[in-house]
Amino acid sequence: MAKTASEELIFHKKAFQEALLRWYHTHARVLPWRIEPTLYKTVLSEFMLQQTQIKTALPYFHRWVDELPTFEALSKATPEKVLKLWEGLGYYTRARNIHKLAKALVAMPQIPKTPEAWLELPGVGPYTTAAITSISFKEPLACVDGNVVRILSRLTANSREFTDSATASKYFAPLGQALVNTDNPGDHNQAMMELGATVCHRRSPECLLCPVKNFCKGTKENPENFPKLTQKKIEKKEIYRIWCIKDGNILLHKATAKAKRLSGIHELPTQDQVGISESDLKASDLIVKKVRTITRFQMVESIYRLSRVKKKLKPDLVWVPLNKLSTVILSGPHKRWIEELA
DNA sequence: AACACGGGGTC
DNA sequence: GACCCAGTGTT
Repeated sequence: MAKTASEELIFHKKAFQEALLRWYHTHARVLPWRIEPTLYKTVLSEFMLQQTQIKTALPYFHRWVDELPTFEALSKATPEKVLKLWEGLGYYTRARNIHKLAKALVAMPQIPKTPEAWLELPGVGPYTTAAITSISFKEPLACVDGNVVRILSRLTANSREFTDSATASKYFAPLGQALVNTDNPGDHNQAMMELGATVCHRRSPECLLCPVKNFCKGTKENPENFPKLTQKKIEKKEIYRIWCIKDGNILLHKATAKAKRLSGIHELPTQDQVGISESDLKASDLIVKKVRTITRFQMVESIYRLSRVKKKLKPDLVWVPLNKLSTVILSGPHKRWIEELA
């Protein structure tokens, strides 16, 4: 009976783990959460690195640890303080979740150490549970993120199609788990992800530098064929926004606490938030057209200059002094646009 | 399983 | 423009 690619790999597990770990111990990047790691730094880095690349998260991580160095400090911080430190990183639910998590931990008699307990905490899913418990508590649980899916699909030359990354992670979880080095699961997990980030790139992987190329079926064909993810179609949206400055104040929209997204975040108001007709708007100055893509939406945002607006505005519209913009929380793109246009 | 999330980077 | 990134939560 011929072995499957997964069985073959698992058969050579020990040699695979040793080659991977040897490589990691000489090639791991020096990152702030790897220097004198603590549970707090590990948790914070994992939250920041959800859907965000290391290079982007790095300055935020330093600022955050300076301002809120412990779970205790974080648990006592105001929501505004927390959101301000996250300003520009996007996916603001993560900031609200780690804030809730800190409050929950501080209220507990002791820090939970089991995967089951961590999975219950806000913003902690299967990946983050595995990352935190393996790194901080030596729990032998495999992290299966985008990097690991890419590595496992290439190692086994698996060309199964997936509709989304969550489905792919679920599919590869058993193989990932079978390969975990139970002596050092934290470094094993980090090594897998480090390999994906620095060698086994999505495009042009550097197989010649790979410590586990001898275990890899994918390198013998075209590794870029794996994994196979079906594309989603991009939906286009057109948004009209208002640029209105009066007596040194700029008109902004603040999403209410109940808002599904961007709760507490300020942005340039849209045409309908200000209550102006589309024809009136198009009769005014078009300042600039901005395009950005987020998840499956491409947004084209046209910003129009308005010299005046109605006296009576809805309460979520606020006038903010241009020299006091640092006191409110802006989404990253809007912050940059305002700096650019003001 | 599909989608929302409303940011950023790379080729 | 397509696709990815140390994903989670909701439906």
